[in-house]
Amino acid sequence: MGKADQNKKAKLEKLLNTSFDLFTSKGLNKTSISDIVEKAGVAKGTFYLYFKDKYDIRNRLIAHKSSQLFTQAYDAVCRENCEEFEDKIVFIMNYVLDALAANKGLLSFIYKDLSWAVFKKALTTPVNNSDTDFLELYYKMLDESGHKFRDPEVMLFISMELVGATGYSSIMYNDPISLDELKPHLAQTVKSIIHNYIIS
Amino acid sequence: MGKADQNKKAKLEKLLNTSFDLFTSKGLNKTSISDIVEKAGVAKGTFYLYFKDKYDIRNRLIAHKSSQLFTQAYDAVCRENCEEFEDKIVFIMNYVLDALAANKGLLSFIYKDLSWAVFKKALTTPVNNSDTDFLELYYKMLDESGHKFRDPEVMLFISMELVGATGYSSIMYNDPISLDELKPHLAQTVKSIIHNYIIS
Amino acid sequence: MGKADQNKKAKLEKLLNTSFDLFTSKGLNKTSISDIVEKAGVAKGTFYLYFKDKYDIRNRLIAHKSSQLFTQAYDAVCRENCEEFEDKIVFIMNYVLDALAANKGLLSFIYKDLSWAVFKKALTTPVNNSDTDFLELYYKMLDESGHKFRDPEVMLFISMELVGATGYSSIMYNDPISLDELKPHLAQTVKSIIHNYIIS
Amino acid sequence: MGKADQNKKAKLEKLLNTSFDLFTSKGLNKTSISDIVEKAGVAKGTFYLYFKDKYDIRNRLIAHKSSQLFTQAYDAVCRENCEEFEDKIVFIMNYVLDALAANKGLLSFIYKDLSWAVFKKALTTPVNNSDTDFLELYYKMLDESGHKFRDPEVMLFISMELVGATGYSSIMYNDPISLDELKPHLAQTVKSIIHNYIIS
DNA sequence: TATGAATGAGGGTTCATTCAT
DNA sequence: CATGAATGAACCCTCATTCAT
Repeated sequence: MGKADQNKKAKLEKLLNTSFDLFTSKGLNKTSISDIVEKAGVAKGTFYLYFKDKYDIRNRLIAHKSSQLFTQAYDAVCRENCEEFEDKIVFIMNYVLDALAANKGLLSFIYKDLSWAVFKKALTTPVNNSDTDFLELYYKMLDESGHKFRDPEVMLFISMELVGATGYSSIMYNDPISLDELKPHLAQTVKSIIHNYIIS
Repeated sequence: MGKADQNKKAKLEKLLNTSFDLFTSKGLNKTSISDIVEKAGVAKGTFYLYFKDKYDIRNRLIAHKSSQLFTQAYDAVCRENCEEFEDKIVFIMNYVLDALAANKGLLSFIYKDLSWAVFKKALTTPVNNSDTDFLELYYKMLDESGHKFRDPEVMLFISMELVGATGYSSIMYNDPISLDELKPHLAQTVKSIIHNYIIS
Repeated sequence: MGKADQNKKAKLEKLLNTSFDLFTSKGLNKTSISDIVEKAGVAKGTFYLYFKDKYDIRNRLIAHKSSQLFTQAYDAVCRENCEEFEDKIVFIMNYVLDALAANKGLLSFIYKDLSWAVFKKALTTPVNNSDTDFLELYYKMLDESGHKFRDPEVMLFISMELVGATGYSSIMYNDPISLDELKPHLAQTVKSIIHNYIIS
Repeated sequence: MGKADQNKKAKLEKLLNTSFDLFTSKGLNKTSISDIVEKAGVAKGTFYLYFKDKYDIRNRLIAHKSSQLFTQAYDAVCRENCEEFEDKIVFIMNYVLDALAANKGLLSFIYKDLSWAVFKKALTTPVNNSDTDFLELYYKMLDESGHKFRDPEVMLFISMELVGATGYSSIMYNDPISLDELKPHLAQTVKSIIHNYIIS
C-alpha cells in the first residue's frame, strides 16, 4: 500500500470516527457536514469524495456499529458457557442493553430511523472484513439448542423489536421503569416467546 | 363566545389541521412553518401567537391523535362484546394496527420520536374535552376481567412497545412479514405476556 | 401607500438597479446573488422574496431596458420629422446602435442569450406602465409610410437581427470594421430589405 | 511516431471528442471538467497537460468544427455546379443552415459567445492539417464570378451575421417563422446584399 | 390580535486547480 | 507524462424568528 493509499484510508477513518462521535453526541440532525469536516480536519470537498451525503455515512456507521455490538455480545456469551438456548438469548439481550445504557448516544443513533430491514442488512452484510454475520451465529445457536423452531426469523424479529423498543424507553427516560427493573420482565417475556416457537 | 374568539378558535383549528395534513403527507422535517401558514391561509407571525415552534404543534397533535385512536378502538371493542380480557386487548391491538396501516402518514407521524413518556402523557392527559383518558379505560377492563394482575402498567408498556415496533416494520416495509402475517404472531405473544402477569 | 409599501418598493427598485449595474459591468455569469444583495444593502433572503433566481431578475431587466431603448429611439425619430419610412428605420437603427456603443455593458447584457422570442415579448409586453409597445409604433410607421408591405413582421425580424448581430461585432470588437464604418453599409442593406418587402 | 506519442495523441483526441459531445448535449456551462475527464477516461490532471481551461478547449473546437462545416458546404457546392456566384452563396447558406438544424447542439455550441473575430479566425487558421482556409475559397468564388466587388469582406460579414442570427432564432425557437419559411426570405435578402456590392 | 416583509446564519453541494506520487 | 486525492472558496437557497405596522 503506497503512501497515498495510506493517507486515503486515514482520511476515511477520520471521517467515520468523527461523524460517529458527533452523531452520538449531538444527534444526526444537529450535526452538519461542516461540523464533521472541521472536526476531522479535512476540507469540505473531501467529504464528498467518500460519501454521497450525511445519510450515506450514517447508514455505513449503523451497519458497522450494530454488527460490532452483536458480535461482541456473541463472543461474551461463548465465554459464559450458558447451556440453554433461551439463557444465551437472554444473556445477549442483557449484554446489548447494558452496552447501550453505557452509551446513550450510540443507542439513540442506532435506534432512530432504524427499521428491521436496515438492521437485518447490517447484521448480515458486514462492512468490514472483521465483521461477522450475526444471523449465521443465531442459526448456529438454534442448531445447538437441541430444539426445532417454527419461523425462527419471526421469533428473532419479535424479540429484538420488543427489547429494542422497551429498552430504549427505559434507558433514555427511565420510564415507566428503569433498565434494571425492566430486565427481569424482558427475560420472562422473551422466554415465553421462545417457548411459543418451539416445536414440541 | 364573541366573534373575535370564534375567529381565534378557527385560526387555531386551521393551523392544527393543516399541520397534521402536512406532517402526515410530507413528514415533519420536510414541513416548514412557511408551508403551514401558507396552506392555512394565515400570516407567519400568527403561528407564533399560538405555538412556540414546530415541535410544540407536533406534540399537541400526537397527544390528540393517539388519544382519539385509542378511544375509537375502545369504543369498537365495547360494541364487539368480547368476553375475555385478552381478547379485548388483541382486538384493540388489531384495530389500531389496521387504522395505522390504512394511514401510513399517521403511523410515521405518531411513531417517530415517540417515547412511552410522550405516549402515556397523550393517553392520560387529553387535550380536548371530548378526549378520554385511555389509562382509565384500561384499568376498567382489568377490573372487569375477573383476574388480578401484577405490574399492570408494565404489562401494558411491554405489549404496546412490542405491537408498535413490530407493527411499524410490517406496515411500512412489509418486512420481515406482512401485517396480516404478523397479527397471529402478535396475538399469541400478547396473550403469553398477559398470562405472565396474571396472579393466580 | 403605507410606509411598509414604500419600503417594499424601494427594496425592489434597489435590487433591480443594483443587478443592472452589476450585470452590465461584470456580466451575468460573474455576478452572484451575494454580490447583488451586498451592494444593494439588503439581506440575502430578501432577494428571494422578489425574484426566483438570477435569471428571473435578468429577464425582467432585459424586457424593461429594451423597451425603454426603443421607445427613446421612437421619440427621437418623431422629433426629427423624417419623411420617408426607410429613413425613419435607419434613424432608429443608428440611434439604438449609438446608445449601445455608449454603453457596452448594456449591449452585452441585452444581447447575450437574447432570442427574438424574448425580444419581441420585451417590446410588446411592457413591464412598467410608462413602457410602450414598440410593435404598435412600428405598425403605425408602416401605416404612415404610404406603402403596402408583405410580411412586415419578418421584415422587422430580419432587419433587427442583421443590425443586432453586425452591430455587436463592430461595437464590441471593432471587427471587421468600426461602427462608424458599418453604419452606411447597414443603411444601404436595410433599405434594400425594405424595398424587397414593398408591394408595388 | 512512437507508442508514447500515439498514446498522447489518442488522449488529446479523446478529450476533444468527449468535450464536443458534452458541450453540444449539455451545454458549455453545465459541462464540468470532471464530466469531461470522467467520460474521456483520463485523469483530471491530464486535462491540464493539454488545455488551459474549459474555454481553451472550446475555442479549439469551435475553430475546427466551423471550418469543417464550411469546407463541407464548399465541397457540396462544387459538386452542384451552380453557375452564378449568388446561387453558390445561397446554396452554401442553405447547406450550413440544414446542417445546424439537424444538430441543434452544434448550433448552440458554435453560436454562443461567437464573435466574427473568433469565427474569422476559425475559418482562416485551420487547426488540423486537413482543414482548409474558407476565406481563400471565398475569394476564389469571387474571382470566378466574373464580377468585381467592393468591400468583399464586409459583404461576407453582413451576410454571415444575418444568416447566423436569423437562422439561430428559426432553428432553435421556430420564431417568428420556421427555417423552411425563412430560407426564401434569406435567399432574396442575401442576393440583394450581393447586388449592392457589385461594382458595375 | 394579526400581519408579512425582512433578516442572515447556516445548510448542502460543486468544481477548477494543485501537487505529491 | 500521468495520476487522482485533496483542496476550500464560492455558490445557491432555506427557514425559523423578529418586529414595525
